[in-house]
Amino acid sequence: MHKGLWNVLGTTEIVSKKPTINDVARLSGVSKKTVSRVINDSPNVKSDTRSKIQAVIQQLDYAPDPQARGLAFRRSYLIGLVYDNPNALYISDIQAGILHACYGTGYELIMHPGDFCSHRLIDQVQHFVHRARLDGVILLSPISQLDKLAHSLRRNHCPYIRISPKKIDAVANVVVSNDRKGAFLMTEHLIGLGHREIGFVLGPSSNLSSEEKFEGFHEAMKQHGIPLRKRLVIEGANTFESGVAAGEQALTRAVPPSAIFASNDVMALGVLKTAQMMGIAVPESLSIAGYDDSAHASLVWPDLTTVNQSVGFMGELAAHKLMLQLAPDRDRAKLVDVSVEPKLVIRHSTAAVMHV
Amino acid sequence: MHKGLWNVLGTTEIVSKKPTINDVARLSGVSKKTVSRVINDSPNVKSDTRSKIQAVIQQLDYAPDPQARGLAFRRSYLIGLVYDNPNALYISDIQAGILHACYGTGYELIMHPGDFCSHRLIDQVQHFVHRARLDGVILLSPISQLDKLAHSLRRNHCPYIRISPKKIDAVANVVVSNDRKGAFLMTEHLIGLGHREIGFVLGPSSNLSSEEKFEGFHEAMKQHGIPLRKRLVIEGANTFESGVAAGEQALTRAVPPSAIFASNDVMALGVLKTAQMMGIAVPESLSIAGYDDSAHASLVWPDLTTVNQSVGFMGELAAHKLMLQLAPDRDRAKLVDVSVEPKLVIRHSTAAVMHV
DNA sequence: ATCGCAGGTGACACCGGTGTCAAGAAATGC
DNA sequence: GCATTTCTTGACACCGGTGTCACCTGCGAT
Repeated sequence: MHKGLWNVLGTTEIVSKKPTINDVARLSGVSKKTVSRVINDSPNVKSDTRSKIQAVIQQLDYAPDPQARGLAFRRSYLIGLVYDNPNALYISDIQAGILHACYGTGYELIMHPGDFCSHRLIDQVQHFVHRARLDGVILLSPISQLDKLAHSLRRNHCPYIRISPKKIDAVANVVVSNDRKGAFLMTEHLIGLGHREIGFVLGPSSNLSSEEKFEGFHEAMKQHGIPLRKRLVIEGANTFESGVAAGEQALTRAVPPSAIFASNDVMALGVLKTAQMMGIAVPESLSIAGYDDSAHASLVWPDLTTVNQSVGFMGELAAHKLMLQLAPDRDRAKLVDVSVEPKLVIRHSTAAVMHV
Repeated sequence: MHKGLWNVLGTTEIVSKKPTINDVARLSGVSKKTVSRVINDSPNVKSDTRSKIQAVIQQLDYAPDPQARGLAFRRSYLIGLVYDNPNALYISDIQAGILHACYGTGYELIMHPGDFCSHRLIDQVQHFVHRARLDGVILLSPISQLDKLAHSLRRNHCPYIRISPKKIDAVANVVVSNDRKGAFLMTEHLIGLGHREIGFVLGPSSNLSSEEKFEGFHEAMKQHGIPLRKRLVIEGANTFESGVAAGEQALTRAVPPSAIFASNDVMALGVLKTAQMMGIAVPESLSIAGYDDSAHASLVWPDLTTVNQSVGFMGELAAHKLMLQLAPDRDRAKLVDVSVEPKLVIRHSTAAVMHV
């Protein structure tokens, strides 16, 4: 490993200060402005001057100070991720995708949890953006649903990308997951297996994603001419416990459903628990489907049939879109809404309905 | 909401630039240095001067630029979290704890995944620290085990905290989870239930945490005079699949164990799957215990008996320790190693051994 | 030979804050 | 009342980069 000025001699260490642009300039016999030109790949630098400076940079292991750079450029190379906590795995997937996109670009990611329900959220986010001098932010569902927040950010010239279950923004700042289609596909899968009495577990009522999934479910049922029974649509809260309760509610009916589709995996696992405790065989007597393809889904037996929405990929897309906006030579033409296609993941918690 | 210079008049918006220290100075009729004094709570400012300036700051909604501040102070108010991906939930818990500690302090958190196995990891981390001008980093297990990395950071005067399953650093830069004790407690729990033939599923061999847990298991067995059978100690890889395989290996023996203790929850879930597929009743015929108390553990039936190690709290502690080191008036006396006590979480996957 | 014009370079101010130090104002000691 | 100390304040350089603009080359065209 090249150490540059960091001399490590056995146990004795002689550590010099980090080199600055002035050091580079002095050693290569040019002004610091010319060094700056080389750093920024400006044209109009004679090629042997350039290579001489590059050699010195190599030798010194020099890297420009992002703070100073940011101050001069008025950029921080920092992007923020604003989220409320619907699901730790969802966030960590998104995060991984964003980090993947950032890798090698010089951008760093700063995390910022927020409270979707707080009326001070907008102020808090604005304050956060200002305090950290963020170049832009990525908003996660459900916070991404808040049009007021988006307007406020735009007003303050803070670029943002919304990751959302539905197309919601006129200015192409959204990465859409198309939850409606995912739920539609899953419902068709269940119908294809012969199920007619299908229970649906909703998320909390303020949740756009849950709404979209219900719409997709509804649409599929309608298209196949299956009446929607109100008693089989059950309120949930996106938690395991609410899934357990929903399962109890559905499975203790006189005519229990032959399949239950929960609008997220965790609730589906709750339903599964209820079924197991009641001695109902899954998938033989009851098919269960979830949504998200979260890590939980494949850690149980029977493993969960669910919908994969490439959450990580959405994070990556969002970061790319954001960095595109931040690039000085941005190409507005590239700024289109991006939609990620949901994919059915069929495992062992769903099966053909038993012949009665 | 107070808008300061941001005048929002119906749909017409007059947006001025963000105020700088010079604006504040001009409006309050003092030099910017005096404003700086007020911002930094320096003594020796006449109290009416101070209040006058504070009024202007309020009025302008002024906040100092962290970039410029950082440049002058040589601080970034950024701390990094370096991790390899043993478990998304573990990381997100730690992260939440750190963010909780950072809240209101002005510090922000930057995420940095790294590859534990890469021989270039040290360089990469150093480069990351330098590029982002981090004030300090928190290292997660298993990366925290790398003494070379710690030495390298110390050499470069980068403060760090290691979150580790074992006390490993002489200079009080560690938050310890005491995995040995946790495993010891769990083993005693199983022994107390009458189990004698207890299987143990190891993590990957390079994993210090797994080693510690095995030591704790071994110690408890020895103290209770129960011989350790090599055939019941099974290699795993901290993955669900390796848990499934370990379960198969253990449960197809002539004399299968009456309990299996896996060194993490995910592997325990793998064992549970195997048991369920083989028709072995849990916990009636087989007790299963995990470690971590990750979110997965309570999403299955029977829910997993496991060890809670307050991961979030450890993150919080680590952040506090780090910020203490970064504080200019730091009190070295406070810098002691912190240890978090593991707690048994007894759920429904373990039960007294059946009378044969 | 002279002009023009482009490429290549550096002096200087600036980004928005801070440290240093010296000078004026106020408070204290005799 | 005067010397001395303490408090308050601002001018100035600096942190480590960048933009602007003027200057100096060398070259082809006139």
